Amino acid sequence: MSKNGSISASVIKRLPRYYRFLGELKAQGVNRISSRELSQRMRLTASQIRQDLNCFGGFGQQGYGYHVDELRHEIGKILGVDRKFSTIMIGAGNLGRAIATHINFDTRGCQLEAIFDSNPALAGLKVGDLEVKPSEELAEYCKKNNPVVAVLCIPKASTQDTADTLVSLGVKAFWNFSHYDLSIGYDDIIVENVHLGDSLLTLTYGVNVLLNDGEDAENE
Amino acid sequence: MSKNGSISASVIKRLPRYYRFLGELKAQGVNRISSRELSQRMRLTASQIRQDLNCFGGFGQQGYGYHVDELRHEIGKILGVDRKFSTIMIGAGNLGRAIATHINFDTRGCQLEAIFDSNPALAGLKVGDLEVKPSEELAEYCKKNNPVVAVLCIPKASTQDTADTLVSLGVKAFWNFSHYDLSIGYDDIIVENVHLGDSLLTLTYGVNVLLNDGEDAENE
DNA sequence: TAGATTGTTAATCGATTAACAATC
DNA sequence: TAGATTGTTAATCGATTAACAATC
Repeated sequence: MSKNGSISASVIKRLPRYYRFLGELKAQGVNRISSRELSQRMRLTASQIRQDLNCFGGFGQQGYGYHVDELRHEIGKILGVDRKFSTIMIGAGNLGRAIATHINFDTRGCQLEAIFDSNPALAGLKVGDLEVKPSEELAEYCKKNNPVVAVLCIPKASTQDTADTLVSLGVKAFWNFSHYDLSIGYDDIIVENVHLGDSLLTLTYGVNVLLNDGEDAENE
Repeated sequence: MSKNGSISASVIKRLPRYYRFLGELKAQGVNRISSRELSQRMRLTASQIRQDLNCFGGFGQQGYGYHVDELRHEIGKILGVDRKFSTIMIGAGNLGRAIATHINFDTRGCQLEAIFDSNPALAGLKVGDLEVKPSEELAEYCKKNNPVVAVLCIPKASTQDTADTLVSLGVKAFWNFSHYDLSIGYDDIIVENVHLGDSLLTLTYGVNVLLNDGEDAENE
């Protein structure tokens, strides 16, 4: 049914948000919603919603709107929420441990199955249900279990080398938390860079503009 | 000098990345760079770089290019990296503690000065140099110290209420890590939503398309 | 000066919005 | 049937890219 064929990144980045809002509507017991009503809740236009959804198929019904749970289910299928992609994490520092315990991988198509750290002192440490493994076991683990997704919570200096190694071991996708642009260099490898530092800096810019009483107050 | 006047969000979101790359170039001892060379390193077009930079002023020199450190400094000033916006964190759970210790707020114009948590069991816990304070002290603290930025690492259920309270206490900007779209409802308040869950879901989509051997293999 | 590279204007491309006929 | 709301085409808007004169 899906009239796929390479959807624009702008559309794809909105899908998780649709999925989230539809989940909330479902939780609130809403069964039916029109693009207009959804657009008001999400602060975007009804046109955009209909345009976006029709990249994948006609999920609505004229004169009625969309069935909330059905639409949510369809978007979930498109995103792959019920897949079980074998996932590993590299780096069990503060951030890694927090991500591992805080993010619900299961409901997002990923199964976090192992955590590695190069610091031997961390080996054996419990993180959720998992025990941190030493990096020496990484290659063997990958050959045996063929993980598809790797979450990188390591310093930027080692990110490229680690990613190269993992690609050679068959990893296809990276969720990268280091301050380093990993996309560079690969082609049929999926990379999602998080860049928390850049996000904070964007906020700082906004505050700086908002409170621009500071040093340079030359008007015009 | 700055020919400001509301720059498009697309441009602003690229500024931290420019700043990051220029920092790396500086660290590598590169003094001078042309838009063409920078464009190759950053995987974008030289036109875009020149267009972006000229939103703020002419930082280059014809026939020469850009002075790396000077340009970095200018962008830093635009972003506000040397400001010291008083910042507090709400929520000292796994994620909050990791963000507090992992992110360098100082180099991004923010000073993290206090962490609050509603769980009394966490009061007094050391997070970096800070001690977790009980939420009861929040109002008094804000009245005394007037924090400008709040980092929200709390469950989505309490995000809106907490944000409302903080706005009434004078907070102007939120770095929001909960699975909730905070922008909704405010106007002259800056919000940067992180949405790690959405980011992972975007990755899952990519993997799902890449490895689309799964259930529905109807071709066209 | 000649060569290089910017700043900036014009052209293109893509994404968003508006409009409306199709249809439930 | 009449009313509502979709799916989809057309119009608009904004962002990216190309081109080139200005200038170091």
